[in-house]
Amino acid sequence: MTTHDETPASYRYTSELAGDIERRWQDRWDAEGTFEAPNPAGDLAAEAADGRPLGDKYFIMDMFPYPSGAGLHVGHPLGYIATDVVGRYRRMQGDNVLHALGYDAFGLPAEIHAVQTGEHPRTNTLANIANMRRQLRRLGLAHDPRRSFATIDPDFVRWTQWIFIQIFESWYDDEQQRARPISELRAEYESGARTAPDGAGWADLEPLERRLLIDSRRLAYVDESPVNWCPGLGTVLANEEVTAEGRSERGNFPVFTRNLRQWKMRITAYSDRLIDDLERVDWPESVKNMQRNWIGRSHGARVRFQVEAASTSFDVFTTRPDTLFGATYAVLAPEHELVQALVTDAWPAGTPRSWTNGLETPAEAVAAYRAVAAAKTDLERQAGTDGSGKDKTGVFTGSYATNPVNGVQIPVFIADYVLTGYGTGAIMAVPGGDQRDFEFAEAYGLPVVHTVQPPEGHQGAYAGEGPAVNSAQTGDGASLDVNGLGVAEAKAAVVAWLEAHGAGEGTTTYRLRDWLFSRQRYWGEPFPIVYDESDQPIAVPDHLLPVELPEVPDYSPKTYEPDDADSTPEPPLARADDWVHVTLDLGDGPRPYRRETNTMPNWAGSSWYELRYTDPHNPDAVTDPANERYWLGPKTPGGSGGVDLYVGGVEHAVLHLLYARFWHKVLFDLGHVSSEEPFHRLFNQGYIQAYAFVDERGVYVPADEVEERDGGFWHDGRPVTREYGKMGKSLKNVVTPDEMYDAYGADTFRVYEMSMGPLDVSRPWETRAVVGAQRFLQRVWRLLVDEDSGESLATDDALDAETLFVLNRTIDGVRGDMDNMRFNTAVAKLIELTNHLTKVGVRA
RNA sequence: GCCGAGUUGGCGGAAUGGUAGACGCGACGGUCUCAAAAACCGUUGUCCGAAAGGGCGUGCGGGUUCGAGUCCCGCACUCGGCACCA
Repeated sequence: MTTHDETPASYRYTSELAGDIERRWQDRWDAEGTFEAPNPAGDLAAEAADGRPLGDKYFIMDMFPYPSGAGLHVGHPLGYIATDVVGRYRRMQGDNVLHALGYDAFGLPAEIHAVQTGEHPRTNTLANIANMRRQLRRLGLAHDPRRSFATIDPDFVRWTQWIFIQIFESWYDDEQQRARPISELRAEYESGARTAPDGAGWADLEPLERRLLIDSRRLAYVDESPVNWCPGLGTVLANEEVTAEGRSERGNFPVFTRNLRQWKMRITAYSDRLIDDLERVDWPESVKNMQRNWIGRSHGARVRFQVEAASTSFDVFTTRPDTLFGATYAVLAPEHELVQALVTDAWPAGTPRSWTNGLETPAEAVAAYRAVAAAKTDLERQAGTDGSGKDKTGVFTGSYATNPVNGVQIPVFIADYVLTGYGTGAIMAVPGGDQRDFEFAEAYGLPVVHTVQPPEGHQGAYAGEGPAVNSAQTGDGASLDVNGLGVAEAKAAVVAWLEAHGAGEGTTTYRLRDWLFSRQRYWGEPFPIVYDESDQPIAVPDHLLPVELPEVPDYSPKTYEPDDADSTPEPPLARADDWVHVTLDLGDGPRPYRRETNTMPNWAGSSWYELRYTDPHNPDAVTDPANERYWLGPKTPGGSGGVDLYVGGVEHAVLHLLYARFWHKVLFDLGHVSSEEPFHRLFNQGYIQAYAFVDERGVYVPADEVEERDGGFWHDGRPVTREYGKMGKSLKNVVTPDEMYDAYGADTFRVYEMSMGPLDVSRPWETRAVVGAQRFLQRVWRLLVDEDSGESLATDDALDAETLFVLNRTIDGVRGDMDNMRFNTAVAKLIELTNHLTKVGVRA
């Protein structure tokens, strides 16, 4: 024990004494490797200390942090403390616990810092990691330090790139519902077992055509199609990174839809499995719902509408094929590829004035409408959208299509309330059953036919349940009559009829789009891709990995005025000429190649890092299969497998968690992992928030200088108003763990955070309440240690019956609380036990 | 509009359908001290009452039950997600 003043009570449990105790143990844990978890195979392989086999495993993960320069505030460690408590508890129960913490270290803040200072982002990032390690070490977490890594480590980047190549070199087999190596697809084409979509045989194709055919099937592919272009950030963004308002999640800049050549990942191939396998994991229902919602599966039918005059047809998607008899017009998205073909030379006789927008010909009217629609940003196109209310606009194409069930000629419009990216980009409009169609029909004088009997007195569109009406064919050869059937039966009957008559089929569509995977940034993983003279992508061979970032004079992409929609992406790597142009021997002699100059998005490293914890130094593989099976494999036959407990914030519900599941499933399909899901149990922690205070001028004042009296809040003698929100420098309300270590010690801080309330609920930080946790630990200390002499007071005396009862009740209660992550009530029960012991006295 | 979560003292929060408010903060009273702080002990849902004691109490309105914070129906409000998604 460190020396203390020989004053009375010199062994009181103060912050200084707590700090001495904590540091001494932290040093010992490091020296003895107390929390190192042995692996079944590889460099971390070892038998348990006493020679027994490894035993049951328990793999715990936190959502790893971005190493911010601002360091930690007291909100950050909340989840880390909780997982640490679980890990220590499981370890005491005899489990082999894997718990470590890495760093998600690529990212925009380091790049911005580099642009401002000229310092390489790696330098700054590594310094930030060192600082966070220091802050977290003082917290006393029971981690295996050998398993920590950062996503920017060349060794980690190597495997991120290797996984990218695995995805690039595979395709999705719809029949088998799994990814397979691209070599097997090539073999199927070569053998004739499979032909190109246009029916061409492999032998008929030129070499370049063969490559294009293969490339079009890859799970990672280059595609020119509409993407989210953000001039303010100078980069493109994934759909998941764009807010509902059509702005960038980071920076809140406007986002424009532009056709650009970009890398994508075919996550849509996994839509069904990503939804269905949610049944197999132990996640909060709210997060499962968010993922289901994001993937947006809806069952319905594809229905073909013939346009005889133009000798063509278009498909619509509908979730309500039962209402087909009520389809009184059709609408294509303004961008639909068939629009030009449907535009007639002149308005048909009797075309209402309101359908033409006052223009002389359909061509003029359609061109004008499309021009207006194209000029709108996503934001403007959705403006005023609150579920209803926006006036529907559109224009007639001049063409009529045939309703396949009743032969009625219905007018075909274009209108921007039909979206090009969803379904087939075309709808059959049923004003009797759809509010949007009803509004459009009202505006353009189109007929409304109800096909479901609405309740008495119902006005407008009716989308509810009820018997079908007005839904029978008439005349010779009538073969479809669903009148009287309920919605579900009518749907089935109409779909069956469509399929029998070649006019459509049951189908499913999804809201999910393929994952836009390239970014025009410096501080990310380079793609392990080069282009040859024909400009087609080729994977860099494994032995040349990792492809490392070049030194560049300027770390930022070219950014533009946020509203400059016509600007073009320009990544910083494109300026590194010596790096871009390389000569490689890829098996056919040295040839010139051009490197891909985009980098991967931030989500790449976090999409697979759970695997690396299991075998962090493996030079030959992402992880040894034996280690993966032990730590992540299914615990029961048919189980999903995955991390036993994953704790983090709910903000990653559809970003990180969806991407990580997708990559894990690809690796499963390709035989690299035995688990189908990366994270078996997910727990969302709440946030620690904080009060902030503004004076009359609207300026934030330091929160720790505000006093509360007379029912108000005062700073420097002047009234201030209280706000509630995040902890941050700008709000002058940051409290750091370091302050808590100094004032109370890490254990008091940990007890306080665990006792504040349920882990999954957000709540305000209150520094003045921390003292309660310290008083509790002081009481425990005083029960066991003489504050004057430092002598132990622990005895072997038998407990009285009441104490034994309280003790057993506590053990039982705390055990239940641990299993349910109810740390606040566990602490309360321990305080009750302590209070009981204080009252009866255990001193000899 | 749709989906999900929630609403309990001054505050954070406890309560397998069975004594509402565990535990903690704060507040009030006391011990110690020249004094203060810290620490320790006690009181603390609210109203009436000197007290004993009693009335009222878990967002609002109904219901089930011997018994409802908890279960059911309806409503209001708060937070989160999605949204011209056919």
